[in-house]
Amino acid sequence: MKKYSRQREAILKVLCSTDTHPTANQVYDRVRETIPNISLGTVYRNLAALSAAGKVLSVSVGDGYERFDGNNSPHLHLHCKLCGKITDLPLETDYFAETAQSRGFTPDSSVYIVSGVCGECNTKEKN
Amino acid sequence: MKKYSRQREAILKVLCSTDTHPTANQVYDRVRETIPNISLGTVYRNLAALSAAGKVLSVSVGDGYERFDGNNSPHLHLHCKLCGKITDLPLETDYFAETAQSRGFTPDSSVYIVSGVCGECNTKEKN
DNA sequence: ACCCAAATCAGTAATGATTACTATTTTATT
DNA sequence: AATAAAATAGTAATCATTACTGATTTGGGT
Repeated sequence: MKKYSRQREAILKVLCSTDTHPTANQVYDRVRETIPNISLGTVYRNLAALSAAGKVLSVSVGDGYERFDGNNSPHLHLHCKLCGKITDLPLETDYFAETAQSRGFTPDSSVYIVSGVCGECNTKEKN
Repeated sequence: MKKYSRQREAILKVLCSTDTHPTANQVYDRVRETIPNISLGTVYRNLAALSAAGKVLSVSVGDGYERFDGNNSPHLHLHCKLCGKITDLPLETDYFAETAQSRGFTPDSSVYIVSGVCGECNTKEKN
């Protein structure tokens, strides 16, 4: 993160303009619309850098892919095991991080996931 | 999970008798003390089955390994990015799951992770 | 107890997401 | 414009996890 690159900016832009928690490959596809010959390795490298810099969140719901999230205000992830969708639920404050801090821990990022069945899939199931 | 197997029971026992959030390979090593010729594939298959059955939690802190947790009362994971340790912080109630439920979502498991620097590493850093 | 079908297993091979490598290009500073 | 550090494209390698196969184990019915 010492020098500017339009590749990194494009990647960040993709993540900040969606709430779909894309995988590295999905980010790759989106960025290629702007920079057709960007390399997948570049996407991975920058996702790792952005994540380490705290500009982006890395979320794993256990489906074999790492997912990325440009939303940096505290929120809860609702992960539907049927349709795979991840929806965000904003939180007033990051209470858990505050609790951690009061215990001598220095927090720098939080990931909260509740897995189950979403409302939409719930109604479908009944039929 | 239709038939009993001592391999699965041994795997569950390992997970219920530790709070170190072991990887599949670490579980494999521990179980081999009891069942020396158990196969790594068997460990993976049963971890997936136990996780799907809700008897075990699957936790991913983004270090390239899936980790497993036999603790099934609600708790927060404090993940230290320096030493890699994951410590548990018990929660009175699973408030987020309850919130999700009140929004029409049917929760069945929750994973909460706060990443940062643990108290121990904090004091080491100062020196 | 024995039989049988379904479930599970051990062992090994295959998969595929992610990382590493290298020669080239870009960035920012002087 | 010259330079050095940083980043990139493209490709090869890694390795955690999954899939496959033939043998073994489990549990229900007789």
